[in-house]
Amino acid sequence: MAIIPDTPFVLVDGSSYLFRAYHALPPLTNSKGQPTGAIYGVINMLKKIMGEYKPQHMAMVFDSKEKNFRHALYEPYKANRVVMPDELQCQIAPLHALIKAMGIPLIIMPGVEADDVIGTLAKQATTAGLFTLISTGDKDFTQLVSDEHLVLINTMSNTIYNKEQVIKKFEVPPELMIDYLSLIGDSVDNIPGIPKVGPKTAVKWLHSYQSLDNLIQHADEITGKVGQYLRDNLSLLPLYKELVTIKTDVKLNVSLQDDLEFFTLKNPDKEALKELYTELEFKTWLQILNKPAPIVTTHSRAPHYETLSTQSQFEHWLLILQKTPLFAFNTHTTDVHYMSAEVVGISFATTQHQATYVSFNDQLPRDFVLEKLKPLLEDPAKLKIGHNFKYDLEVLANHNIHLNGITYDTLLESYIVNSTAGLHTLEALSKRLLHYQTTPEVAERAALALQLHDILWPDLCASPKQQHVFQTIEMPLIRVLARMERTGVLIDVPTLQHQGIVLEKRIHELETDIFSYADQTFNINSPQQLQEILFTKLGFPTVEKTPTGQPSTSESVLQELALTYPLPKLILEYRSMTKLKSTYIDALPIQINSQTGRIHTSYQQAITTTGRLSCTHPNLQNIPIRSIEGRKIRSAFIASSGKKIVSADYSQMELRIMAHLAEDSGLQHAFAQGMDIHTSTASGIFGIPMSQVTTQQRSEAKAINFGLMYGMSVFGLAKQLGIAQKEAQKTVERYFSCFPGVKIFMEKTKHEAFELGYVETIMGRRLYLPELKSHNMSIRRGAERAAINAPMQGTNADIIKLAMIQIDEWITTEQLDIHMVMQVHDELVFEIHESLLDSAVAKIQKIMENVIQLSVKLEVNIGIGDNWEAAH
DNA sequence: TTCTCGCCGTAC
DNA sequence: GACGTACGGCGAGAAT
Repeated sequence: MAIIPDTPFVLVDGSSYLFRAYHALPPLTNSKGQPTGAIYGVINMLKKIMGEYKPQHMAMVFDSKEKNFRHALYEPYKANRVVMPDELQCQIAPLHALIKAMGIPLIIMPGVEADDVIGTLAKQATTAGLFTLISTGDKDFTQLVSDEHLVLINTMSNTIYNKEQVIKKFEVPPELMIDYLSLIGDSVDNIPGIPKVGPKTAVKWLHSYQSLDNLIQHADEITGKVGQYLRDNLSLLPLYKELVTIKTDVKLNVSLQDDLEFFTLKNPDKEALKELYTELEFKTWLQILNKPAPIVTTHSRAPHYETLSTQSQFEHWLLILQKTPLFAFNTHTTDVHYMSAEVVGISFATTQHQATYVSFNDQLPRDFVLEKLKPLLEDPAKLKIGHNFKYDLEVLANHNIHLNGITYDTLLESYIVNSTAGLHTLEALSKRLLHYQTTPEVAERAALALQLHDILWPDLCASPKQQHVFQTIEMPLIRVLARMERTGVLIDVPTLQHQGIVLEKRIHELETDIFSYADQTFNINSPQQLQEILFTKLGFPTVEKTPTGQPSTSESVLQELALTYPLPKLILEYRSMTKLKSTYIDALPIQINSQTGRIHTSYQQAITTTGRLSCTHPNLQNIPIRSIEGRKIRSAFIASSGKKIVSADYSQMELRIMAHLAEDSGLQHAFAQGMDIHTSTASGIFGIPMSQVTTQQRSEAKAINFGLMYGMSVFGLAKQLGIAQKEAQKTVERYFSCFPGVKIFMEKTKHEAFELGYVETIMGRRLYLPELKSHNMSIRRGAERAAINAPMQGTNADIIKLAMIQIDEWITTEQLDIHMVMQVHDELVFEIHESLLDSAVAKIQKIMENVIQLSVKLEVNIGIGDNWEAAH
């Protein structure tokens, strides 16, 4: 997060605001029919930015209607602009009046473009040592960014662009933005740039040749058609460059040095404002204006924040921290991703309303500060409150600090208290529980974590079982996940590339065939176009409709159509091939960390309603396995030299949990005998010996077993198995007569869930389901299905989490060359040194199978191989 | 150009 | 209407 000093000089790009307000808001008029929406929007945005950054000096700059030097240089400049619609045009004059009445300096400079006015003022501010914030939606301004002096705030996303963000977004630093824009052009301003050169090519060239000038020198080295385009347009590049360069030296009739008074925010002219608000009918603002000025008191949460900048201040603060048994803290970094993040400051809070931010600077260099804080941060007796400690743990590890004493993570407190209440981010929780909208103030984050803890902890302790889940599962799991993420998993890129080439060829063949059946080309990936071809042009019957009423082209539909026609089969194959290519083969290599050669994913510990983990950037929990082609992707997940991949997965864990919870002796017996559970189920349902169960019967039984866990209806089962509803009904009845405990369990679960409003796992993790009381039948049924499923899915999650904690404890205390690298709900994947394989496998299996004692035993299958595919 | 939503398809 | 929990790619249309 960029650090913006108090009261920056704020420059507002008026045209950008106007445009945004006009388009983003529904058309609004007053009772006289005068359009007012854009005015309202612009003033709203102004109030917001002024409230947030509290500038003392600012200016709002608008374009004048006249042409400027760029039109003279290049005739087509902005020639593509449509004339401003009347509804917008007529709002400009009142808007300007309103801005003046608010006491905001307004600049409209004839013959000079607003961009250049802003550029010039920014330059003057920089020279005067004023930190400048430009509020705009125009990416051209990125060329002015410098961390010491100037950042942008995007009007659309409200995000800050410092140097880091510019590089992240455009892959070139601010200094190269002019060169970059010259190459790619700007369709908004009608500057063409080099034909066929877009962001990708421009970045590639600028990385190879460092600058536009140098690129021009070496233009003859660029091969291909695009190289020819470059050479053909060389003579135009200086012109494009001049057009995209924001001037910083235009002549203005006010200057920051000589007329600072002009740029100072004035007190609003209340009478004028009153008149304008009345005329425009902005009633809420009028009311606020008419209210007597509120007496300024210290708000109950009005915090005291301080930023330390000298060594003596810091030494003093250290003494306070050393005496405090419990404090909240939060690291502030350069990057959202833990692998590349560097700490730039740390905020602390010891009481709800006080926070201290230690910002690294020349007087307080990072290494010095961290060295001093290290003993405190590593002390397990110093208890800490934080929000998303996994991240702090990881970034501090980047600086060789091994965080200890993490005791209260408000992310997880909120998740355990109620997983369905909404997001558990610091921002969302502050809003929900503290009724506080977070600001970019970095110190506040520690104070907020402390305040949230004070609210959440009593809630959590109200239920001892939930407190237990928090303390013995979620909190200890944090460091296990952190270690697993930082370890990462090794990927063999050539394997993926090879598969990519094979798939590419097949995809092309399929394309040709599909187009010949359709007798035209079209985008097969577009459900809309495909639907048109299949159901309109070729007249196939509609099998199912999507929720929006369109004929569906889903897999099951195409399967059915494939029984009658040849084309759907090709589309199915095309779909599965392109899915593999785009989602896995192309996407995975991009996620590889260039330093480690491994993928470092992020496990989300507070997302799912049931207690499972989820996994993003990339999602390693949905790597294909069911199809032969898909499974090959797993062979690219490899071990480093001298090591093997070991996969340990629980066999039928959820069904075992169901057998336990339902106390069904039939199911329990089947598991106790070590039978194939689906075959055994089929034998029961169909009243035949296990040896006579056919493949079809086994798969029917399997469908019922899984369907029951998901709360599936008879209708759903019939559809799944392609049998009549009556027949499905009979099958279900036979199932329940064989396994009566299951039926009782289902009914009991639904009943209890309705009474209590929640369901629980064996360990006591709760899932609240308010929808159980919905009057909308389909919502209520949905909640009932969730109620049936959650105890099983959630207990499964609890069990594997406990196993992970125990395994991690064993590995770390014995300091073994064993790394947990992935978790996929009921499977753990390890990278293990070959010399340790036998003992490690035995130990892992033992821990996993004995982590809990149920009425049925848990069974773990273990596979070893050079890669993940081979380890199955 | 960027964002959001619908559709679809992977996993357990 | 009809099978639980996730994430993400692509296309299309809206907003910019």
